[in-house]
Amino acid sequence: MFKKVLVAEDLDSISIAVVQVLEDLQVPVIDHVKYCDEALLKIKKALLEKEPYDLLISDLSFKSDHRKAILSSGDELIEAVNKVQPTIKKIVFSIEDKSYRIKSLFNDLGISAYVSKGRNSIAELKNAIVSTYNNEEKIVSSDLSFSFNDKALIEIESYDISILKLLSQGYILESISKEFKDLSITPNGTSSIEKRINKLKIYFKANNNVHLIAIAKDFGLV
Amino acid sequence: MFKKVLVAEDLDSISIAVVQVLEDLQVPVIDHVKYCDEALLKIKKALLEKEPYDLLISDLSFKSDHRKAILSSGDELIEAVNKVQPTIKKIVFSIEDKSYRIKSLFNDLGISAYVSKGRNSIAELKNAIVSTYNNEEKIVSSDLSFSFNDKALIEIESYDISILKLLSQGYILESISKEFKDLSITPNGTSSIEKRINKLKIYFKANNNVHLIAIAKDFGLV
DNA sequence: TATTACATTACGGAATCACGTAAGGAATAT
DNA sequence: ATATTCCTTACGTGATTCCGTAATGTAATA
Repeated sequence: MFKKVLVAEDLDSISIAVVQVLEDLQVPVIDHVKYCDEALLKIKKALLEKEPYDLLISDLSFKSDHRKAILSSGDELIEAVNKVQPTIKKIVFSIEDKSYRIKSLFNDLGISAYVSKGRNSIAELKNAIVSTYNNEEKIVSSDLSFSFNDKALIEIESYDISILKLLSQGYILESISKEFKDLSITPNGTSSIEKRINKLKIYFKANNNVHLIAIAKDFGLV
Repeated sequence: MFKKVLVAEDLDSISIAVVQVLEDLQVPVIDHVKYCDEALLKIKKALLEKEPYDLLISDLSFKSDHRKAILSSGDELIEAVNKVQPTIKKIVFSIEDKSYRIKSLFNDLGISAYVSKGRNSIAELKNAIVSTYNNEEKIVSSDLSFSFNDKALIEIESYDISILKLLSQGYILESISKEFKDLSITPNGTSSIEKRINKLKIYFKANNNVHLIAIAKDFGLV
């Protein structure tokens, strides 16, 4: 079994149960942090001391509070961790159930397992840890049924997300165009952006921009 | 201390910790359910058997799954419970931190305490249970700092919510006006609705309708 | 009844969105 | 080199929003 595991989870009510699972599995060293930044620090420190972690179990969303945070989400944490210790195994344990988000965790961040917090998630988490230890890949808890071959959501790329984000912040077409030019994101003509928004509206069956943003919010895209 | 407590919480990872708290407090009878409907049934049954619950600790949001649910949220559960056993003490334990929502729990549903799931919520929950037992009222966990006298959010009424809902469904002004006429919601002139939307935009500092809906989604108003 | 105050509705012009068509460029094929 | 195709950008028209002002309706008051 894993020898040294780090748990990044802000809710104390949940971390208690996660730590319990690891104890059941007889993991000798279990550390637990409530902030992403703290997690990265611990991983770096362990590396320096030549006693690196085997496994990171992380939540996705962390509450913000008075502390100023550099890393504010599990995604960011994992991205940062991949830069210092790419070989570490990563399991995400979160309430998120949007396939778009979860797919990108596997494809872009290289996690081994995704367990969605639910009515039977402790058992699922246990299984995921064991399977990960046995070098299995792309483990998704059973209550989430989506196909990795489902092209639909993959086709929405970061470009679209950028547009949706700016729209949701009250930008009008022209401002988005200007912003994209500043950030040298291309294409950045108002027409191109307009056309892209149009595709999104067709794809999501939205009547207008307002409707589109409401849907995007529901899908957790912004 | 309370003699018989019911916990309504769908996430097993959390309910474990909640039950542990109650055990610490030496509560002799602790029951736990994962569905709202089940909770109501148990409360009714206990009433019939003349061994009613003293306290209900409930989450607000419950994941939906294959089971068809009559009650789908903590709000609905508490509303239903109030009809059969209004005297039962009620504590809400949820991730929700929007003052608009929380206020209505105290004012409309008569809960005694609200504990927001966070980094130190287990201790907060413990305190809330003890305080509730001592008949204290309107207990809000310390990380949530909002005033009960803050009029601002109270002024957003169901009329505004209706407008926001329809907007988020892609309705244009004219369609909203027509819909309101059909439902005999008044005022229903396009101008009045327009003016109201305007007020909302000023209130929420939104640049346009798209922005407004994004904000409303964030606030959990729709 | 007449007056006032307030809420609702109507109207009009400017800005923005919505959507189709066309012009300009870059890459590839012939 | 020329043609073809695809992508990006530009433009034009109608719909909708945006925002101010005016007209209408309604309820309370004199």
